[in-house]
Amino acid sequence: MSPRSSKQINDIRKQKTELIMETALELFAENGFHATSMSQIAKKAGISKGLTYNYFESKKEILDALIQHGFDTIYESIDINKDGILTKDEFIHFIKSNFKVVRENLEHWKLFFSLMLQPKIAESFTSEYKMKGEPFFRMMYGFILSQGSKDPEGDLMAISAMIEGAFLYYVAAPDIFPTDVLEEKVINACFRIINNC
Amino acid sequence: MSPRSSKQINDIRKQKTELIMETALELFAENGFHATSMSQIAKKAGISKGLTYNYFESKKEILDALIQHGFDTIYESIDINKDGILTKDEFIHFIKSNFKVVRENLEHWKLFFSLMLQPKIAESFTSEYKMKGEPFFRMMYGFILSQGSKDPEGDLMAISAMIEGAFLYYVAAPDIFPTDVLEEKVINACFRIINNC
Amino acid sequence: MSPRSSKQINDIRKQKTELIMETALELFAENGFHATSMSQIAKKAGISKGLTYNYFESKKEILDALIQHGFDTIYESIDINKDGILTKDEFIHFIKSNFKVVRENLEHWKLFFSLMLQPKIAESFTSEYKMKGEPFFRMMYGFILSQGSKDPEGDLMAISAMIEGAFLYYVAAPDIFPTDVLEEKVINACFRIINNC
Amino acid sequence: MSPRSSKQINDIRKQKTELIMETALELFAENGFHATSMSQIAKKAGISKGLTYNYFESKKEILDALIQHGFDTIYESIDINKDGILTKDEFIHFIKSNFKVVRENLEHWKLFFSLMLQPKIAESFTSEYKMKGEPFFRMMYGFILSQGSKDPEGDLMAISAMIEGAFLYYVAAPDIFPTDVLEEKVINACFRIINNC
DNA sequence: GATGAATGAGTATTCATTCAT
DNA sequence: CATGAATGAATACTCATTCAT
Repeated sequence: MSPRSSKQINDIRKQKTELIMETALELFAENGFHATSMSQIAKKAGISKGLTYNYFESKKEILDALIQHGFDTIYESIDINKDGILTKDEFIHFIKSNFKVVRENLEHWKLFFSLMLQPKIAESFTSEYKMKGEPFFRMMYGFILSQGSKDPEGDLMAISAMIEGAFLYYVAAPDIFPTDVLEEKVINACFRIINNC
Repeated sequence: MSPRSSKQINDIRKQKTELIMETALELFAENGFHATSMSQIAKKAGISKGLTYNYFESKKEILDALIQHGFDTIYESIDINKDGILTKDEFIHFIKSNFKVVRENLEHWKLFFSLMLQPKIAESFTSEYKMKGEPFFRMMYGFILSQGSKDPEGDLMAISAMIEGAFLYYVAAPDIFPTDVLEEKVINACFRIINNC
Repeated sequence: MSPRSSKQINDIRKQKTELIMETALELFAENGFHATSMSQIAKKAGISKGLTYNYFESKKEILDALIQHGFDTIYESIDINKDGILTKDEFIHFIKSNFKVVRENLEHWKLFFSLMLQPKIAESFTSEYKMKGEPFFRMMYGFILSQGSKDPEGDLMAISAMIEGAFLYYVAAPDIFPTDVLEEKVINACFRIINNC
Repeated sequence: MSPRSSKQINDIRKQKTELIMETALELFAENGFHATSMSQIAKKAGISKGLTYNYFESKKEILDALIQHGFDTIYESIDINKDGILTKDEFIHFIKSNFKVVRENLEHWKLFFSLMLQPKIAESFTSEYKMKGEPFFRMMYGFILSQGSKDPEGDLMAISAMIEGAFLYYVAAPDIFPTDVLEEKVINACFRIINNC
């Protein structure tokens, strides 16, 4: 009767896909993958149960899409300086942008931590997570080296743990330490770790 | 009257209770609370579904028992020096014993991290976790102060994050960094953070 | 938008709701609430177990719906003469219509008697039953009074017991006395009780 | 070790059997056969679950024993005047003793009414109930005849319904009419029904 | 594209019954 | 006689998924 142009259809598809993913992310992050039902997602998104399957083949596929989307927004939004060594200011900016990304994607991070703790949910997640994280380690390692660290591997471990731990505080216990102070202190501590004295 | 002696019965109950809890812990840690069914627990434990309810009133009660047991083994096995300030060696020992406890109770820690990420599963867990963790923060804070730190609050944050992050690596990604090296480097970094230079 | 018209859906829902209620009523009346399983209801209704929960949130809710429906069909189908005293013919008609209602709703009555005997099944039933029965007692009492009874309270008791007893025969032992004769004799006896001689 | 005499054993068996039956009767009457579990019975009786099966082969057998015991206490405690016609006083005494039996065995009656309404629970109950009730009908019929009733069958129906209805009030709604008054009025009404005027 | 009725396998839990002691 | 640990089938209920419209 009133044929929709293929652009209109594409718009609708894109918008609905995003709606479903956003809703699912909120619920997965809040309650976990298994404790979230397709009905809940549909209800919260204000659409019918059936429609969800028009966009995703299964609940698992929503999760997979979220994982991909998470990797995209999280890792690719950070400008990895691919070729060279960071200056001190660049390093600080790098760490800060990491914190910013986490702060702005708390639900994604929460989901990611859950998936790391329960690898069975999404078998491929862990390996991809490690792969995507590689450049970060490399970049930090390069910086640490450039700062004349006597134990670059060791410093990388300590700093990585500290940052990862800070992120965990962000998503799981944000009320223990004020997040902005925590960020500042962590960055500060990085240099004290590197500049062994 | 009773055909089995009361000791026999107590032994059986204790042994079965432990069997169920151990099995449940493995599965909860591996797959999560919601993804673990009572059938799985019973099957893996080699008992009937019905018997499980002879020992625990519900799946949730198994979890609660595991939480309590976890708190007991984890926190009470660490010798908290209640009255005084730690020496440097005592501090090292304290951190090491923490690492040891995590290493020896990986599944409990995995479960605990999961519960922190999805507080709805066990409403009371988060608050109890924070309460039980208080003395640790206090002890570390005391040590940091005693070492003449110029920013004890900040150092506490950085160190706490680093340790928490190291624990997270232990339970979620033990193959990224060798655990014993990680431990050593973290302890080492603590002092570099505190002894600002 | 919606592929099935809203009328179609309403029709389906109404029809299925009635199907489930009718089936449940038969089984509840025949075997009792607790002895009837949701599987039985679904099987006898020719639908899946799951569908039942698309229409009723629980087994108890089916019972509650049946109770309400029972009250509606039973009590509101009897024309209660609200304002005045009944003539003799009106009283006879009133009693007859009561018998008719019972005869035509045997299963509802059977269920109601069961619920009166086991009040725990539906806590609110007993009180509602008494409330709904009040006008009947009042109307009968008014008639008894108008007939010059010397002991209206006593007559009301005797007549009520007789009618209730007749209903019990109807639903629980319909083969002991032929129902139409029983009705006639009971009505007849009412007058002999009232017109003390 | 300490051999019990067979008399002692018999005493114990008798006493335990009665304990189980009494307990079961209370629960069956209160909550119904299906809503009562063997565990509940054992717990309330203060014995182990297993012991119950030492005395009864199944839950159903407890019910059967209760039915038999009920028939014994209820029907055989009433002295049925087998050979002759009752005088008026004897009839009054007969009805009164019936009421007394019901009043003193409310739980049995409650159970019996439930069984009449749900014959599937105990298939043989209904027929036995009718058989045992036969002499009562015959005796009442004889009395009604002897009083010169013009419609003895009809009077029997009305009176039977009234008495049955009174019993129903006793067990299911004892607070609607005061039981002793109800009894008196029912007996009174019997004569007004018989002595048609 | 969108709906929601429908399914069936799965989940936590209960319970009559058995049996070693 | 007595216990209570143990079983397995059954129960109420949930949920991912399908499909006619």
